[in-house]
Amino acid sequence: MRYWLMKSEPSEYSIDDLVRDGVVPWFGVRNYQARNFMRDQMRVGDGVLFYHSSCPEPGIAGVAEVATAAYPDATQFDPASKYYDPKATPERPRWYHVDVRIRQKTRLMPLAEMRGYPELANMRVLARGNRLSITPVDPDEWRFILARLGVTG
DNA sequence: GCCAACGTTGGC
DNA sequence: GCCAACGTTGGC
Repeated sequence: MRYWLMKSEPSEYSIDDLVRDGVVPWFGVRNYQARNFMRDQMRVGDGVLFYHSSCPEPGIAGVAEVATAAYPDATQFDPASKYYDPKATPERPRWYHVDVRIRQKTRLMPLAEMRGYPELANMRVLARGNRLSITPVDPDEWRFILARLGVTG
């Protein structure tokens, strides 16, 4: 069992959208490191911290889980999509993603609060200059955050 | 394979 | 809107 933090811009897709949809295909990732995390390391049932980025109140907004193994991102083949990749073909897909399922919306844990906890000081998402949209979360960090959010089990 | 230029991310 | 940081591209 692994744990992850996945960023989403709430103007594109928010925790409330995930509550409404239940499950969402995490399409549109165009970074090799993030793709490799999904394709090579994620397993069904892995824990996910749903993080709001590029917005007035960045921070953790809910808890979710990996719902499927990785599969090819359909938008890479669609010339009308902003995620279109002319170098990808159905025979040789370049981009993969998993589906993510809601567990629960939580109170927002703002970025500033996260930075205030020594227990989270090593989180990759807090590292200076970090731009990765998907980052691993240590089990201790996961447990600490869920406790601070009042999430049990 | 190097590396400068360019584009993107994302907090502030 | 600014700008630091970093990934990607492409000429050589």
